Amino acid sequence: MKEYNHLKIESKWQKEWEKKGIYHAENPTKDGASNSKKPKYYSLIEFPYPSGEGLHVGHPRPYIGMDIISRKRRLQGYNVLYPIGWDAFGLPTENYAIKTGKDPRVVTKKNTDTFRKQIQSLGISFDWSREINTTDPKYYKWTQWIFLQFLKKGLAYKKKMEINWCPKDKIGLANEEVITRSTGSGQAGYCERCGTPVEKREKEQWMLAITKYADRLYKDLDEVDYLPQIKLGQRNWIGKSEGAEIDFKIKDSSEKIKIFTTRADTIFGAFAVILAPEHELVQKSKSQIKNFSEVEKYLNEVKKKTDIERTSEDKDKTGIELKGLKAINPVNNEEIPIWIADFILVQYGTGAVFADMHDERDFAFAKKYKMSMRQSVMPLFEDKVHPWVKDKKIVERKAIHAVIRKNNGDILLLYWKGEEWKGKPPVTFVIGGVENGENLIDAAMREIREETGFLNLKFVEQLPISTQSRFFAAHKDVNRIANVTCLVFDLINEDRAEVDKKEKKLHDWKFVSVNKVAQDLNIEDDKLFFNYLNKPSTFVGEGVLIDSGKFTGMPSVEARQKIIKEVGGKIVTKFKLRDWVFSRQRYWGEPIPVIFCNTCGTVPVPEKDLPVELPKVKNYQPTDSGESPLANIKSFVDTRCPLCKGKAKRETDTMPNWAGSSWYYLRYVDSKNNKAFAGKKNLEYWLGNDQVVGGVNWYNGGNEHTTLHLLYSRFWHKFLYDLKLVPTNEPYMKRTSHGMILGEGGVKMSKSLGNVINPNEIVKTYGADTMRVYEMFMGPFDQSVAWSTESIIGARRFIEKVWRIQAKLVNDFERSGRGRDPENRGPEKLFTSEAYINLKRLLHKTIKKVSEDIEDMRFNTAVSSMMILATEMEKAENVSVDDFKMFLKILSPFAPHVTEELWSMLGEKKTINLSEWPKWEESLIKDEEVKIMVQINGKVRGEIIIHVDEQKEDVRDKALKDADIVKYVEGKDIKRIIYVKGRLINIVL
RNA sequence: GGGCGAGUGGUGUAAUUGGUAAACACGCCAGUCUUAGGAACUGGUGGCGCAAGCCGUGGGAGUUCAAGUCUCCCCUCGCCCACCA
Repeated sequence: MKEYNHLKIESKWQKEWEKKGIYHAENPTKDGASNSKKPKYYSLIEFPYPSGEGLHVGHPRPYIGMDIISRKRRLQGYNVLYPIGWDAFGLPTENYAIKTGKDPRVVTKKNTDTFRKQIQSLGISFDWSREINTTDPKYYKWTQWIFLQFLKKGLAYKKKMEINWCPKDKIGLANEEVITRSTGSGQAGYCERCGTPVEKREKEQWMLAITKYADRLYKDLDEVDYLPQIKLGQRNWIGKSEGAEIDFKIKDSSEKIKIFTTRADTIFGAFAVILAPEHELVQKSKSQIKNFSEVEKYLNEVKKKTDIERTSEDKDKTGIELKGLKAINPVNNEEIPIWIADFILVQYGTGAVFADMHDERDFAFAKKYKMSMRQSVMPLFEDKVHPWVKDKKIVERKAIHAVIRKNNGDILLLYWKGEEWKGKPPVTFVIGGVENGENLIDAAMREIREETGFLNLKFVEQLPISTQSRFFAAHKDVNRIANVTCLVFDLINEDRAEVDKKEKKLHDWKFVSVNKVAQDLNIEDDKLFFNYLNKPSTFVGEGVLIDSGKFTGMPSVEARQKIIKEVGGKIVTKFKLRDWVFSRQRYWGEPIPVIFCNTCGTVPVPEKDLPVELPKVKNYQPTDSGESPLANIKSFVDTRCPLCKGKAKRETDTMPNWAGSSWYYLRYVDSKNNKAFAGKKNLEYWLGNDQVVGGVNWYNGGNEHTTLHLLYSRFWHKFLYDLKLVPTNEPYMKRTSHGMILGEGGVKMSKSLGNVINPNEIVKTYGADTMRVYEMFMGPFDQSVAWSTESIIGARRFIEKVWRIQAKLVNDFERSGRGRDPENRGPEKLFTSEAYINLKRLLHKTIKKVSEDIEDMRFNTAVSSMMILATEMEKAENVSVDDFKMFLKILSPFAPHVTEELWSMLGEKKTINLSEWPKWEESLIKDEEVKIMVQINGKVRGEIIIHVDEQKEDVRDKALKDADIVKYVEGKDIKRIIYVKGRLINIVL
């Protein structure tokens, strides 16, 4: 037997495959039909950003994963497109250029060459003939072209925007270049490179109106097969919320305030209208605002803060009342104050809200400025026990206090103050003594202090955890509910006589456990009930209205509709999603193809003049005024207006890095086309004709790209679909994510930490096949795993084991029809032997498992099952060639080189990569005899072998006869027997 | 603060979805082979116990004949989002 030499084998087959082009996807013929009559399959990975750090072992994991899918599809008879390219515009290269003065083109060329070489050594079945690069003018010509289509349709527009500005570097910063640090008063942003605090600056920016597509981007998620968490991420980002716009009149003024709310049912509790500081009303009503000078001071303070400061979590909400202005609540004509506050965002909704105590932010704000609040909604409590209580219950205020008293150390009693009910439980009762902003516990504590003189009262949650646990252990019955609100009296240092006196006073009150209150009221959800009692102010769920005039008692959902109607509000849908800032004052990006002419205005560059090539510059630093370095290149800026031929200037902003990656999957289908971004026939073939879904069959990428990149490319795709330039509504049918590979020890792999593992090192010592198998085996594909060079040897041993099996091979007599094996281990013997049959069974089980696991990306368990098979084959005296070949086929997507070598050594002339995926035989998978567990009272006491189809009674008899079992059962009654078919039998004594 | 996910041997992890916990692999121990070392192969390897056996999936309760898996409470970690009315 030849020795396994991965170096020779791998480079040999990589050359051979490239020479024969077996991974080249076939485009359709001119009439649009498939060349090969095979169905198409388009599998996609996120194309890499070729950084100067080079490839590390984390990069290839997703490529290998999709490679396995793609290779399996080829064996299943698909015409597979599995392409790769470079997302090469990017900040690191640009910053490197600023620092060193090196041309990013040169750097990028070098980096992509390195990456390509590294990736090619792994034997991934990419179609390299379609390689693309976003920085190639032939590519970005079409990125610019698509931008012009946006411009034509009015979806690209210019707007003054605030950007992050580093005053030292004189450069606009992308959000990812701003680092946030905590300061005394919240958080602030700093320049990533020089640490200077970031300032705000207004700049005219190109915008793309993605909000026009918000609704469709949201709705169409129903149609695609993305992992649930990915859909959720998309939905959260788009942030759809249905609500109403309601006008509040202003007293003694013709002005109105339009507010947005999703909870119109809480309007009876409105105690103020709060505006964003930028709200137009502030300036419009200048003359009526009595404290305008103070207001102005406040506005200036707000203006100074950056967005980060303004929205940081630990920051106090601030605001100021607009004195002299009153808003009129349209539902009851109440006059309420108007405030401005920095936590109201001008860009969301209408930039104005009414405040109610059920909103946590409003509540906190009102508490801080000591505004008076009123409750308007409360939860409903269901009474299912008492037939006379038909409706859900409204619990009003009368008096429920929860108190815990000490008794030999701790006592536990929950206090209910109020009249005891007799017979029927009261349907309503009222919580008393709860003042503005005070919760039930505070109120109870205060009252008890006042009445009894107990000063050392504690809320159970204020005790150390260990004490709490002991406490609840001693009072198991109340544990479940009482742990939220128990009060503890600390009597340790008190005079005994004094305590007795106080306790007597306390006993004059009525003590009832809260469980009992809930129980007596038949309140089902006693936890909700209790939480509500505890903190009525911040109850935010759907409930029923209270103190709301004719709406009192109405469920909030119903009331919401009616109130909106009553006050003439308009039902609207709002989105969090904001338009996409589509320009940067930076060098390394696609120039935005627009010309400014003094007579004609903003003029798009004619399509025939595309691409607008990125000119060479000497200095990559933006200008002192913050324009892109292109602004210094006279030959670029100065041009002629395409319309009037007069003197004009070019736009010097460039596109953001997301631009090129928003449509790259379209270019792959026709990467050399110079008449269109891709030909129609190819698009229809590769994306499919199904307008509803269609698109790339399977797209796998990183978690970090499942919101923005995915959303942006869906947006572009839908736009192109509307222009009838792509055949499908959605770009990707199916999307999954992979987990990262971390450095040894579980930290991120990075050059600065010095824990980067270069895949080439691994390929050199262990081979690409070993590395591929290991990366798939190391853990679940969608989870992060720490790299371990120590463990990789296991994958190598597996490959070597497979290699050694060739020494065991014999022809399968029945299938080959050839004569006797000369070496007296005759084929008949092999064919009939039990070992042979068992091995064949195992093979078919493995085929099934691997086939199914690949579809779910459970590569780790697929590898594990093949390891078991390899071990069994190696142990066997003989292995049938045909069986071994089947094994090679299912292993080939994981380890393409070694399987190809073994395949050809067995005399096969055609590549294993285009053979066919084996099918498992159902009859060989079903076991006839199975081992089942015998349990006594749920504990395993023995095992027996039965025939699968045996009846419960027979299995029982067999089990009871078993020697291990007899001793347990003897002299005892059998109460019950549970038989789980083919698994276990449980005898309950 | 919100959302999502996770916690299982010394390590990476598996568990047919409520049915033998730890498959597979790394490591470790012993053996075979070898001049030696390594590689490879074979066997062993959750804890306590001489043993029968008992305990064991972050902690605590519960449902069940049966819980890693379901329910409730608590703790810890990771990711994403972050004042979205």
